[in-house]
Amino acid sequence: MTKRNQIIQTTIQLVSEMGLYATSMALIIKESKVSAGTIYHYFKNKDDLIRTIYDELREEMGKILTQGVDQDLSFKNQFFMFWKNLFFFFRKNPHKFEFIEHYASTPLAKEEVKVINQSHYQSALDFIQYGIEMGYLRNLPVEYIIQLIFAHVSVVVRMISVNEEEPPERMLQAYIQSSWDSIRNT
Amino acid sequence: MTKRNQIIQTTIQLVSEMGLYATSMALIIKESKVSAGTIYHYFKNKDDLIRTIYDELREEMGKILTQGVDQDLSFKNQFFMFWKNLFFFFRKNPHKFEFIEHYASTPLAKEEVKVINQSHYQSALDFIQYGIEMGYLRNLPVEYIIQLIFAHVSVVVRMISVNEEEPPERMLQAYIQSSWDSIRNT
Amino acid sequence: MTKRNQIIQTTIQLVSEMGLYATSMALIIKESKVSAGTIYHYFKNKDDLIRTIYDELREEMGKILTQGVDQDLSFKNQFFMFWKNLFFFFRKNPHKFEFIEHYASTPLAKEEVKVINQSHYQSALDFIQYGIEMGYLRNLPVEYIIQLIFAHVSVVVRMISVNEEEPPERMLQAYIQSSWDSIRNT
Amino acid sequence: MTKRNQIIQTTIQLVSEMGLYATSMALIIKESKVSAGTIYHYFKNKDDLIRTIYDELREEMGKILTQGVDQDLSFKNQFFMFWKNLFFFFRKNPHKFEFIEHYASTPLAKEEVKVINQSHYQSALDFIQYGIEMGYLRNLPVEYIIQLIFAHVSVVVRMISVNEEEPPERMLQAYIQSSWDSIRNT
DNA sequence: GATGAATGAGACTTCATTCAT
DNA sequence: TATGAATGAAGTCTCATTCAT
Repeated sequence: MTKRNQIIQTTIQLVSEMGLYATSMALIIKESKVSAGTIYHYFKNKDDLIRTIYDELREEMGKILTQGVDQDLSFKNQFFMFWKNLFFFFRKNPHKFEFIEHYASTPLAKEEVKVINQSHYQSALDFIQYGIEMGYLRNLPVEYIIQLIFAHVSVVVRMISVNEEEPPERMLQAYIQSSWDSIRNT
Repeated sequence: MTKRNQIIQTTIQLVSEMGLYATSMALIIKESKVSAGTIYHYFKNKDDLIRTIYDELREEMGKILTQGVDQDLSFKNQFFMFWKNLFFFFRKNPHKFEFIEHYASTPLAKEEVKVINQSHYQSALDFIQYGIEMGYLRNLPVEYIIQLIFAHVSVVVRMISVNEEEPPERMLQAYIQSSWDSIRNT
Repeated sequence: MTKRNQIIQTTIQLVSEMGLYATSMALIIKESKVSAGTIYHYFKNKDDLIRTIYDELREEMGKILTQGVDQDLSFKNQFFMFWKNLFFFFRKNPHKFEFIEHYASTPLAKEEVKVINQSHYQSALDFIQYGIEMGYLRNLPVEYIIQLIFAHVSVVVRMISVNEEEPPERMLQAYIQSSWDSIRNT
Repeated sequence: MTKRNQIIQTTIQLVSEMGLYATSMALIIKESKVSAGTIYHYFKNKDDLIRTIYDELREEMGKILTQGVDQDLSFKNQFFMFWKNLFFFFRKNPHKFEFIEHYASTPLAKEEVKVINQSHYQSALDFIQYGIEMGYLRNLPVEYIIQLIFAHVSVVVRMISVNEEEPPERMLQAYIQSSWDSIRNT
């Protein structure tokens, strides 16, 4: 594992456990077993480190989102696939999930939101846009729908995190259905 | 206005604008025109200050939630009232809304979530429980439904905050309907 | 018990337990159940409070020192009486003993040492001076002898404090003899 | 001279002159010409700094104590050597002497006393124990005898410090004799 | 006499960051 | 690339003290 990777993995874990604020550079240095100088060799400063991690996570999420989503499937089924991809990514990477949650509630996040929406999530945006135009989805702002889906997935992930058990498929279907019902056209 | 209130109002505003981390005690001292000692006279430390404000806001929200909700109304209409109460509380108190959002994403928040749910939000919990039992709502965890409603309101509030304009009644109804559709029995 | 006395007793106890430094005015206020204003009504400031207590303790010690010391006794027996008076005063008032020990090691103490020696301890000084002149004691500085006796008593008191049991009379005699042997003429 | 040493030397001097309490970190920073961060790089906090210095001084004292003490000398002469070693260490290092005096009267000191006695002072303890067993010294607690010797040396050092002049050899002998007489068997 | 809310200087400590090696 | 000693600004909090009631 490269030094750069040690730094990133350690930071994700620390931020997920303690929050952005409590994760000091000193702590990252100690836990990642890397010197201060090395961190500043790879990253301009703390903000840059955090932002870089966030960007890479967004990219990773963006890639995973579309996996196995077959355009031949019905719109609803494609939606279910998207939803599950996101859900299982968070379930398998709880630290990454929490990192993103912590980051999102930071003043740092505000500026970026829009810029990033247009890079890795173009396919998701297009999918929603297409759904609205075709009448599968309600005519509500694309941004609203996107945020809502994220919120639904997050609520489920967060709720389960506490109990630690994986929900039965039946329950999962119910949660996705709940999400689908909030945006599907009627 | 008492000193204690000056401190609280100033802190809410600063946190909502700059975040928990960037709101230093020094800044609170300066902006609230109160001495350091006075803050520590009323609050044990910064954590206590933040937590106390959060608790008081939760209590305030709890009280507002049930205003004008008539038990003679249909279940759905009662739900719409609840939703609007929460929504307009946030719209009228954007600083309080943002304070809560900032706080919620903090390690501090984790411990409390459940304790507090059971104090000021009993009526909300009862309402959801009743809805499930009567078949108005899906048989999903009460906690999930509660979190979902908050999430829906938050997404709408957050989205509008950016534009600053109040949405037309028609749009608002659409958002509430979206929220309702995600939990109502079918 | 007067407020002034409450303050003094509380302060003696706190200082003896936590030291001069750790005994803040806030702590005295809390423990003595007296308001800040009241303390500053009776004492000019913290230094004055501490110094006043110390002075009163010195006076108390000065009075106790000569109790039951009969001039008809042999010089050695008079010495034993003095020694025991001091010893039992400290044993019965461990907080006062510790207060004095804490105070003595303070920059505050330096200035006073000489001034005070000449007030409440004149009889002790005279006694030592007399002993030297009569050849009972070695021809060493009076100040040295005085300090040595205090040191001997303190060492015994401190050592016993740890074990909390009162030493048998036989042991006590041995300690006094040790003290006596260090100054008696040979 | 290393930074760590600059910090230690400066702290010893400041504490000896102003006491533990009045020696603020800010003052140490200023006088040692070292940054705040550097102090906290070498020491965990102020307590740790003070304690570390104290421990190192104890160790230094422990080493000096036995210098030039020849086992072929008579027990009494060995005692005189020990006494002089301690005395001249304090005379040559008045700041260290005063630092130790200040520290010893601190709540911090209480816990350690025993632990430390058993590390650097084993030879001294053995010496006293041996003296008791061989009948050179009175059958009194070893701890008492050790404390007494320290107390005697301290009283002399303290008394002289005020006058600043070195005492004539004749006087020094008299002080050591006084100390010896308080513990030697008769 | 007595209260305790209010003060603000200054205490200790942590922080992100730099730079000589 | 990598290290970690060194920096000093800025953070949180405690302190002795005052004063209107």
